[in-house]
Amino acid sequence: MPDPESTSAPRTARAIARAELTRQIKDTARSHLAETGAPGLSLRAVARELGMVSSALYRYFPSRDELLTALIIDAYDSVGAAAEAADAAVRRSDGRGRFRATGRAIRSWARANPHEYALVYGSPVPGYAAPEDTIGPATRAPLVLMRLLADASAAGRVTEPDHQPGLPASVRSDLARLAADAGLEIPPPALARGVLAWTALFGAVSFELFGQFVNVIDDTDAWFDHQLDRLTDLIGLQ
Amino acid sequence: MPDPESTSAPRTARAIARAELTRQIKDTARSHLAETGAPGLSLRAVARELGMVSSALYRYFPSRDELLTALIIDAYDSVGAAAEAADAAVRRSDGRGRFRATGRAIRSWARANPHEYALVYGSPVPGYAAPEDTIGPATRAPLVLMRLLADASAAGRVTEPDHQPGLPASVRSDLARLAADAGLEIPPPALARGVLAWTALFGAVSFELFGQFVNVIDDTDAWFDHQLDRLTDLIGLQ
DNA sequence: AAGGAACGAGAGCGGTGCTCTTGACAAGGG
DNA sequence: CCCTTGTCAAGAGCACCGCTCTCGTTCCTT
Repeated sequence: MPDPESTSAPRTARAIARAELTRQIKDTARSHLAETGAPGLSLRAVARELGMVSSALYRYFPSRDELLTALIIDAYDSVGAAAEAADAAVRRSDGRGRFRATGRAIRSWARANPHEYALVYGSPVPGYAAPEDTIGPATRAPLVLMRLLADASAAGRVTEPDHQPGLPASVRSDLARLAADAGLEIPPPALARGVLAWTALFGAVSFELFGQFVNVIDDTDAWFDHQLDRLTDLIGLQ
Repeated sequence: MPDPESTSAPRTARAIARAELTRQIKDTARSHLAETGAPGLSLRAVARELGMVSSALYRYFPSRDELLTALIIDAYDSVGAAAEAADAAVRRSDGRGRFRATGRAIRSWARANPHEYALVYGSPVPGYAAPEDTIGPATRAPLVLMRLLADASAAGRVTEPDHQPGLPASVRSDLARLAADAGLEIPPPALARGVLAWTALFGAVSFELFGQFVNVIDDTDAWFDHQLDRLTDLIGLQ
């Protein structure tokens, strides 16, 4: 159950103070996250910076994991918003431009917020199971991809490759369900290529951020753009 | 400087005992890693299981980070050996089969050793900088890819796409240096497609292991094989 | 105005990585 | 053969961690 003050406007002074302090705790935790990473996030350090005692934090977040969950949700929302904004800035019929803008936005966001990226797309925190609250925000960025795929295939602007290999039945049904869940019409082969490109996109960002490109690719900007073009080709976006 | 007993055979009983204990510590730490993950790896717990006191461990590893480094090197070696074995089991001229076998081997290794995979390909440990000892083992698996690319292009068994887009100059030189460092001859465009496929491969493994495919792809086996085929096509391997 | 809920402070528990000192013991040279 | 030298495990201790509990206080509701 979400905190009531997020849905209704807080009335009492106490509720206002609570909402404000909750925000301050998250902000401080986020800034600590940017410096020390998720494993090094310390409740005591956050409390210290806020001039309060560590036990007082437990009035606002029942555990360190719950605080992490809040940060995860914020991170998913943040990257989702970045993707949506980049996508919305491109003409709707320009599927190619939309995918490239979205890809670039995701990489930029990740480079600007590496620890938040690692928090949601990196190694899972052991012993921590993401609660259901996170799956909604988590789908926000992928939905951008799926919408542009749906738009492009509705307009007939997705070129199918010449010798199309058959999609395994189980994969086809997985992808059909995925599109149906989102209320979108995307032919499974096109969605398959989209998911592959999406996977490669995040693979590239992870490789870059996690140091696998050191001594391999120096000009990561040029490489990413080049790769993004190849992935757009692979999807068949015009 | 590496410990002397790893290069020369230990003579004295003391040196033998030291080598044995070092091995036991690493083994125990690895098994703890598989249960709690890297952030939860505790020197004290390892010492406890070995029936010794925590401070005694510092005779063998100067810090927790050094122990982690040893585990990282072992993990790189382990995945590299798995890739090499899978590659070697396929006829040398069968570039397509070699890439698929290598990809499957990497995924299998990752699924069997998820925490070790996360250790090397997941979020970096904050405040921990990988020392130079790790770069050698780290290149072992990618070298498998590069060797099969070199073999395939030497045999003229890499089909170039019809409308080849130009490679940015900086990327071209990065890739040329990469091949030259390995002492291999791979045309930059082919290597570019190889690195892209490699990136996508690890992106897929990371997505699967880190939970991004939950509620998206159910039949991950079929999906991975399908994707591996598309990546082999993308490289142009015959 | 009164009762109860929410709050911050503090002490404390068991855990962590790491340092330093101490005493036992083995290795090797005189 | 003895004795110096270096290695070793053990223990105490430091500063930190997440978390729990208690205790007054403050605020809100009835």
